[in-house]
Amino acid sequence: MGKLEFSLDQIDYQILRIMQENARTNNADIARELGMAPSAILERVKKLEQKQVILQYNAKINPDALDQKLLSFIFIKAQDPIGTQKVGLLLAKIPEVQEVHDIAGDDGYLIKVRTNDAAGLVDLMRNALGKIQEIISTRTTIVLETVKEEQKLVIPTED
Amino acid sequence: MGKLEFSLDQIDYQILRIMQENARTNNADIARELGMAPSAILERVKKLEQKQVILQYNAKINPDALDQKLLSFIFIKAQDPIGTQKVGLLLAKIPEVQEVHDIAGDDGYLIKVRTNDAAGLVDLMRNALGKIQEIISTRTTIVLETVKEEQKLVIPTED
DNA sequence: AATATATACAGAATAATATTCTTTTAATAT
DNA sequence: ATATTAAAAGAATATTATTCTGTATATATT
Repeated sequence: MGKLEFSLDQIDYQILRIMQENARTNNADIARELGMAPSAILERVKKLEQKQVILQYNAKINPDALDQKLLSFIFIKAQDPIGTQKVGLLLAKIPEVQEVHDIAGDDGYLIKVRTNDAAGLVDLMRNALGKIQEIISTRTTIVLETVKEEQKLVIPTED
Repeated sequence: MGKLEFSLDQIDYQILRIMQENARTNNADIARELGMAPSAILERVKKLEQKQVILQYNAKINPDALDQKLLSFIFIKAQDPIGTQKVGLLLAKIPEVQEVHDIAGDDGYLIKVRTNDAAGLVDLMRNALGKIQEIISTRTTIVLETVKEEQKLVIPTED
């Protein structure tokens, strides 16, 4: 068969490690750090992008700077037609919703939402969520303080 | 007093919008897109970094490519000395733990964890979490499928 | 109002990088 | 053995980043 094949070597891992730390590290610097030619690194990076190992490069913006002070997680119980994720896709369309996960157990979703404040959250629930008929109930968890928030993956080492 | 002052204008927002889409967009391209000189854009980007509006640039790596197929959220009930977040800091040190949020309600944390598989999760709970004495109980939610996972913020428009 | 002071930006010059192409080497297949 | 492929070095050129200078505009000071 052959679904998706990655097959990364140690050099790829090192590139990923560097990119994960600072996605704007330039080619020449990566090359220097790994003791290789820039052209070789360029090829590898392009290949990593093509193979969808690197999905995208994003800037992490301070939510406070955009006055988005409230982070919440909401469990959503919904009656999706079996096997579909209609509700999930609708939820994903809401800009304030950063994550939508289909979770095991009581046929539901867990979503992560960022709003200006409590009023913004109420708004979102009333308007955006309110429009989705299939939603049966919700349970909201408010975040008081975030201690860590990264999406860095653990990259294997050679041993 | 004066905590942190941001104060961003429309041009800053546009830069953030571009950077949020692709953090490797180069200076010259941003300048072209906004119809400004590269030197002006460079100044602004540096200022955004200094002011901690842009916190970092990261590459989003495909978890599957690193064989990290299991995503879980774990609610952790813990008895932290009041006002401290000792447990939170200990949790944050675990590499597989991508997020640690101090949540309202039953003095607990919500963490987001990525492991290879169920065995990896069990391992982590037994070893890493097991070592933290203050943890009273945990409740784990397994993600079956992720519909959306971004950290893009909603950037204000001028109207 | 007149004069400083600071800020944002353009434009030009130069340093550094990206990108492309060619060649070599090594690994793998035939 | 002999192709074939993949990875990478190295060189040449196209693009960018970066620094510096000058100018306009706003903001403050007296």
